[in-house]
Amino acid sequence: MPDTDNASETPLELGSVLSALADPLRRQVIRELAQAPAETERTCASFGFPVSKATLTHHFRVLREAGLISQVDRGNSRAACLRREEIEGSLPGLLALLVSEKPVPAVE
Amino acid sequence: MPDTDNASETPLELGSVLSALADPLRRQVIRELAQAPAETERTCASFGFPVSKATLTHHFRVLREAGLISQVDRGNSRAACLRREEIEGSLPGLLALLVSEKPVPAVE
DNA sequence: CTATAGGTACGATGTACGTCATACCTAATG
DNA sequence: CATTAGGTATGACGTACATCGTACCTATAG
Repeated sequence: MPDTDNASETPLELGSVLSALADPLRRQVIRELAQAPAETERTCASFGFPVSKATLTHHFRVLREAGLISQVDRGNSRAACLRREEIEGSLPGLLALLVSEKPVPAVE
Repeated sequence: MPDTDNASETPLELGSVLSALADPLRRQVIRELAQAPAETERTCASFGFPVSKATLTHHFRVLREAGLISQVDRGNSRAACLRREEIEGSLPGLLALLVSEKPVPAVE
């Protein structure tokens, strides 16, 4: 497998994490990844958000820089996957909160 | 005791809560209240933040509107206290996260 | 080589947020 | 009543953020 690109090796600072999670779109990304099987990898586009590609890139960058996801370079595309261990390690219970709290009303 | 003023009876929506908690000053308020004995009540000024009174009011309003604190009107002043039950009820583990994660480097 | 698909980079724009100064309100103190 | 302390309301200002369009890059498909 292509070695996991952790991008900015942020040590999961609470402020950045909470800021990143303040946005409903980003929260849904994390929620879907958290609910997915295990080390599920998904492309940015696979979430089907009604925003431009540029906006998508922006949101995923925020998530990556907050240390919540890593993006594996697959040449043609880029797969995002949850950094479960790191998150659970420094912010235990966070993912559970996100998963349980919102089925998302409508991203629209 | 003067009956607790819950202000806006927000049902603790995740988005609002995370947005409120994205600010370090507000996070410290919650952290200090969470670490305090039990139903500790503190005035806004008692936290000694290096910001103007108007700014303080603003931050406490955000916390109140997010449903994280309630402010008891004491006539002369206003005491803020954590809404522990509500928080733990809908967002279990959140307070633990806040308390354990940051001793705050320096509010400056 | 020429598409085409998935992402990124670079402005640009409008809105939200943190901050402040100032003015005002309420209650206790003199 | 005047003063003082703790808060609130309003308006302003600068910055950060979400969003977009457009241009560009890389790899697969033809």
